[in-house]
Amino acid sequence: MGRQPCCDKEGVKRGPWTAEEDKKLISFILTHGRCCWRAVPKLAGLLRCGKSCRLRWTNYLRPDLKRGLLSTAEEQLVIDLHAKLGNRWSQIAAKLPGRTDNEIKNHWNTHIKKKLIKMGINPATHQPLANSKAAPSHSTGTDESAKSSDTREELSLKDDNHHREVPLSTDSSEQSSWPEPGSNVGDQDPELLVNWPSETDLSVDESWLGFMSNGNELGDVEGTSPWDGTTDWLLDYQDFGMCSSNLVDDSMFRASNGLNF
DNA sequence: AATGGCCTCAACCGCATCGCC
DNA sequence: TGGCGATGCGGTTGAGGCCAT
Repeated sequence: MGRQPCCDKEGVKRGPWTAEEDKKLISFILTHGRCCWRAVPKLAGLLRCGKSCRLRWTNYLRPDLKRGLLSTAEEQLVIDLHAKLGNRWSQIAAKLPGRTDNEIKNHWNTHIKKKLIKMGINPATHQPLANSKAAPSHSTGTDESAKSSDTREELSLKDDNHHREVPLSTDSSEQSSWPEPGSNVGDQDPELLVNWPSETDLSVDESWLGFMSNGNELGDVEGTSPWDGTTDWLLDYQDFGMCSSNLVDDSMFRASNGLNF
């Protein structure tokens, strides 16, 4: 991609991951759990740097990930949290079950930002654009949260179901309704999302552990499982309830799945 | 059907932070 | 306390897909 390699070692593969590489990585983490990422590629037989492995796991292979567009409730929560936290994507992601910082960051930049601008809201300051011109633009949002909450109350999120065809009108009547992209599991009270077990203790959250076995959650959000498509082999892991991740203690995971290693 | 432009998102880089010695 | 390595985080890039013409 036209950049210097992050790893100066020659022979380190870069670019999109293949199904075979995914398989090796998951197989390794299944067997050994998450250990030091530096050692993972060597031990797993991957020609990747540890950083790349970690990102691949965190952003794509983790079994607890939701896929698909963020729901209206999730978007509202992201906006709310962004007003408070600024561009601290990892902290924002921690409040949204099954979402990664990378995913939220991308969604913010490609969808939410545009919606806010369209509504006359400065996405950096969460203030009306007219006012924000005079105000210094920064994204820390520390002292903006109180004020921005007011604007957010009026800011009834609109979802351009088809995100390409966004009317440029800033008509207030349009702002008053943000049609659902199909009701889905994410349309729960944002408060519930905030209080999701990530903030408490996932390792003892049985409902979370349960989703792996019922297999419905991943596909719930009008999206696809991270393991669909060409990675059919991954279904094998889902079949026996693979759920090892940084969110779940590996030993517990192994125990819960009857794995003995 | 071809093509050019736009959009999305996976993956990258570089810096910050943390923990160990 | 400073150095060093490992990991985490946020910004950025670009390949590939989608849409309009």
